[in-house]
Amino acid sequence: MAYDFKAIEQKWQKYWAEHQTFRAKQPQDFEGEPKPPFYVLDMFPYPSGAGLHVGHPLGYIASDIYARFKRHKGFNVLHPQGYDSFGLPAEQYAIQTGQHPAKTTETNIKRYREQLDKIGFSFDWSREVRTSDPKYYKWTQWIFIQLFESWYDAEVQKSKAISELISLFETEGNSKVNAVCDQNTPEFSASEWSSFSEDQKEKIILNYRLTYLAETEVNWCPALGTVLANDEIVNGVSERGGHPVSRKKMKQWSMRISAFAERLLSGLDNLDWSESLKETQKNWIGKSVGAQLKFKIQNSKFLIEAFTTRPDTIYGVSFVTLAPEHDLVSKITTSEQKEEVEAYIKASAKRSERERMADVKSISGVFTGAYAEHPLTKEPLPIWIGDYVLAGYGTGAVMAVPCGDQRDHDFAKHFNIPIPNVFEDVDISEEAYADKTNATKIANSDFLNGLGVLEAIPKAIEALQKLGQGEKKVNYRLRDAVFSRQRYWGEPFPVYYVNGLPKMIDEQHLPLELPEVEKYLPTEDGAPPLGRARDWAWDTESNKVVSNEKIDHNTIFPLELNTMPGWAGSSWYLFRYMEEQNNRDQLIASNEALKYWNNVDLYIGGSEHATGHLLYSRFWTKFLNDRGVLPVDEPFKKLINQGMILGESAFVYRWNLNTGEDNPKTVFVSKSIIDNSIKAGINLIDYNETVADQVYKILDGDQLISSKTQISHFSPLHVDVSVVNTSNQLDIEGLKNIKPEFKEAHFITEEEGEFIVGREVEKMSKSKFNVVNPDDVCEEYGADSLRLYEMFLGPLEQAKPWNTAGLSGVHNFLKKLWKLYSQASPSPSQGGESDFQISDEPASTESLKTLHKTIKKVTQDIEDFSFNTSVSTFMICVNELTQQKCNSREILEPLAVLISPYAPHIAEELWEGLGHSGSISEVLYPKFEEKYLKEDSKTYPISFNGKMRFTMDLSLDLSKDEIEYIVMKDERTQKQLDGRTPKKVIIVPGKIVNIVG
RNA sequence: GCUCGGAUGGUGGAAUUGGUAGACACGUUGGACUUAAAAUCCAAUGACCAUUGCGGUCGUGCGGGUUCAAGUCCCGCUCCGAGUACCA
Repeated sequence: MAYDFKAIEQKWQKYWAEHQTFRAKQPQDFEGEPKPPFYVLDMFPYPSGAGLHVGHPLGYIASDIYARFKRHKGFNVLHPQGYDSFGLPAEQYAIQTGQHPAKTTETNIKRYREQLDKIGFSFDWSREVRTSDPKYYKWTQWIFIQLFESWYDAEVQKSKAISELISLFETEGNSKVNAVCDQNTPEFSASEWSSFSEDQKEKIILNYRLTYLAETEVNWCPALGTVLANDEIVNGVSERGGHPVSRKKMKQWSMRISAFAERLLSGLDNLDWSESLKETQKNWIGKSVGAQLKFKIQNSKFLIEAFTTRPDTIYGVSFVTLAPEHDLVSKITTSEQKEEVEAYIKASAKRSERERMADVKSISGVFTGAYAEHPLTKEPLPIWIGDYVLAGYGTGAVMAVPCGDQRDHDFAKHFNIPIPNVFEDVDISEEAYADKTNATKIANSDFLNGLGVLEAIPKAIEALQKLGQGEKKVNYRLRDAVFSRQRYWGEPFPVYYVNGLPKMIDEQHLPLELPEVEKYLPTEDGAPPLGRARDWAWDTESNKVVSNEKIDHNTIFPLELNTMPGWAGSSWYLFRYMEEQNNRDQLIASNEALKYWNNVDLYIGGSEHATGHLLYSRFWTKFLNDRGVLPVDEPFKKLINQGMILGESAFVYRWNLNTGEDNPKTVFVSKSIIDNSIKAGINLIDYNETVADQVYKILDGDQLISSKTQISHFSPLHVDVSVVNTSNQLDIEGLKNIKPEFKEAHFITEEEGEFIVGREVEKMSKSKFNVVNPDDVCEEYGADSLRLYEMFLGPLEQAKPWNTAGLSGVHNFLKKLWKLYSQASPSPSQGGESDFQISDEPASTESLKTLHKTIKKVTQDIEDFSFNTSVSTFMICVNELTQQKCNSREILEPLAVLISPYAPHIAEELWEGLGHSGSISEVLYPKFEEKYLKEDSKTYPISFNGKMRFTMDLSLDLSKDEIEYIVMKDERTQKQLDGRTPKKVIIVPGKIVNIVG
């Protein structure tokens, strides 16, 4: 019987579902001692309308292999899946079509589930979560409230309840409290505190809460009436509609993640993540040690605060630069400079932050007319504004040291500002000297002269401290995270406003469900879409949502109109999976479950989440740990980033023929004709007779370009890869069917009538028509082939192009594997009982060697996440066993188990064929035995000056001297030496012989 | 710009601690089987030179270096990809 993958895969997918084979057990489900837990998680998908393409399952297949492997190793594996189902695309679609995002999301989820089910994953679907499900976001809202009710005690580096802070204020005021709070928080005593009104107190506390309201810069698009993601801005205008965008301040919820900066940084040391990813997070957090300086402003009460890592170069300061958005700009600009400054601010508001950071070539800035005072020399320092200084970065002010910083140097040179040199024997006329080597001595700096950086920094800080104008400071690049979105399709904030001050809805009334709106657009006056809801007010007496008309600011108050960002739901979902569906009403997850599962043992997902999701979920985990909700303070122990699978786009080339407006013609030319005529330097019509005939027929008397063929004569157009075969030939009729606009187009083909397309590797996306659907692959080759091929394609962590043609290789392998177990005769049709021809005789030593070699390599590979090489290893194994005509149970049973994490359907079928009942998934993994691999000789490469010339089989028992003797005696050695005496003979036993001379 | 990756035959890739570069596949070519095709099986396949055979030279993005020995280590570049704080 042939390998009938369709029947086999359907059969076992049904079996797994019916028997709940992959349902994880809770600790209380075990009669005796629970099995050790192992938690394997994928970054859950956003269910987009486009469905899955072959790139999406890559990580899921890898994690599935690992999860199945761990089951074979005796673990109670938790391998759940769910959906990050709030998000912008569903909302955009809703705006365009008027369909409720919940509805389209539901449809998309259904499709995702169908697609995922076909691939044979061992997911425990009984624990599915959806972030847009009110039962789920009830807890997202709950966490938000906990954050609101917490502050950060910097003394002990821990989040604590706000009530604790209030009692501190009541007893000792805030001067001794070492808490993370807003910069402008005033100092007060206990008695002052008690004299404050409730509103005043509330405002002060807001400065300490871990989530708080603050003015933040956003990308505002007046035409769309909404805030845009950087992603939605292309070349400075909105992607939708091409409207202008400018930055604007807006009151937003923020998360005080910066309080956790140090812990997020030091926590990395204990994580089993790739060094590069840790490095990325380290740089993102951006710890730097330096000094915070205060510059007095002449004729003004204001101070400019600036952070610097180089207080030792304080005497090199020749100006101060503020971000154009800096609060002080409007306050200090002189009337003469006002017009120019305002124009500059307006212009820079149009540039995105990313653009400003990336553009180092164009230097721009304006003098404010005001002067700061050098804290030590008391000399006036001109205050400039420049858009290379970012408002959200540090204090938004830079003490400019042009001799020591290249951007300051460029700025000073451009505006003719003096560049005082504070380095001994360093030429700074052309560029700044930014090296921090202690050997370079400071000069022209009064008491710092002759010191190296290391000595000068503390001395400079000391001097500034005495003046009250500076202190040592640790600065982090990590900024507080903006948490408001002006969108509809997200979690509503459980917040209403009394006198403009935020109040939390009581926990017991959660979830606060998303209201219905007529349109998903912002309101006419620029409020978020929730501003369109008719019932969006909170009745504090009956504790429910009521109509806006009832708002009386007495007992009924307006609700928050923003919603939460995508990362809210994804920051804690891993813990939700730990609890079973029926026990999720009262808690995030039960304490028993949280303690048993702890955190994720293996997390697989894309590296694009390196600084977003992976940092936010660490932050929330640490916070929830501080507040006693979670027993762990890191979410993901081990993390693997899978690389992107790229698509192979196909192009047809349109000949840019100028045949006049009344007779336009669409002509496509086969790629190889174009390439060959360019190469030959000839005109297309001189290519060959077939081509010439086709051209004359199409032109029908029209003029023809008479020059040599050039690539510029053609415009490439994407065509759908589904109408192109693996030999790059286009199905012309197929193309005309899916692209009716090409019905009348002409195609200049090769002699045999074939039309060749061009190929290029690009990101897989609908717009590039290069998407390959896993359903189609499962249909044609089966899920096991798809799984193996995705792994075989290359290293998990690397980006690699998809090429459907290669699938036949792994598919053939599965057929060979099948044959190994099931010989062709006698087939049932010929009267045979079973196809499986298994011998119970002991296996040959050769076969045992093959098997154990495979066990060793594959086990090692799984642990290293090197799945591509394990597929090769299986191929080699099956090739060898076929050669050996092995059909021994002793070999084939363990082989089926070995392969089952990779190709589970065929493995189940083979296991059944071997006479077992039940699933193979819990069968113990075969044990590797070294004794079968013992070698007594080695094929040594014999090289001369590092170049391998021939090989010799030598016993591994030989000593170095014996090897040298045998090798030197060999006539091939003598021939290579050609009479010369070797200078040196290097022998590494078991490895190599190298003769030098 | 900054940060983090990557580059090996016609293609995907292998070479895990510096030790036989190109495993395993795809593709291509030739052969067997077949009326034919498909399927299957066998053989060849880095480039160049030489060839009856033996063989030789070059070769892991580019330029240097360390070493008996470098795809692997060091220094300096080039090109490509990802992230860059409201895509998910």
